[in-house]
Amino acid sequence: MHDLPEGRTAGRIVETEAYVPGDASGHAYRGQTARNRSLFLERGHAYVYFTYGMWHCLNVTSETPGVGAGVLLRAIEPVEGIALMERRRSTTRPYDLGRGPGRLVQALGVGRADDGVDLCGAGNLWLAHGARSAAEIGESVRIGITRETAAVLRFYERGSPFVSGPRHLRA
DNA sequence: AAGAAGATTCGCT
DNA sequence: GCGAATCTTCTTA
Repeated sequence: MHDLPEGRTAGRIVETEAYVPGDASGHAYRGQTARNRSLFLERGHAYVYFTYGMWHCLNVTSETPGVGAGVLLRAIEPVEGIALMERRRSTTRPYDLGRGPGRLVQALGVGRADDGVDLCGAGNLWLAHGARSAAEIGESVRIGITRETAAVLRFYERGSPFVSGPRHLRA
């Protein structure tokens, strides 16, 4: 969830990808830099990075300090503040609001200002416990990477229209 | 010091 | 389907 003066936005996470230690496709693979330093924080912190000159992506760190690993949030199902998300994303189609890592971040209004914050603490941006999905959790290879493509490290809610990727990766 | 590729998305053809 | 937008880091000269 994300609280801002303009309102609260919240979504249910329906798709993630893991980037584990020693993963050649991970940003932490070549060591710590100014850009990825927050990826090396204690688990539960936000790592926000800018990619392709256009979009931000949001990760949650998943290891002890200094390791450098995390989980990329790839898609959310909008739950609260939908009107605000529609304004930020310039679309009213529900499945276009949070389907994709760049879209999700824009819908929630997350930016580089949120890089490194504690998602389990008392900030504007945090992870909340919600109702557990009744749907099955699917597994697949990760999307959009060119190294370590065989690793099955993507997890998603089966059959959800809010999950990104081609149809056979949503079933 | 300069060029290329990357955990992406959008608009036009 | 292809190219644009344009940041960070790695590779090569």
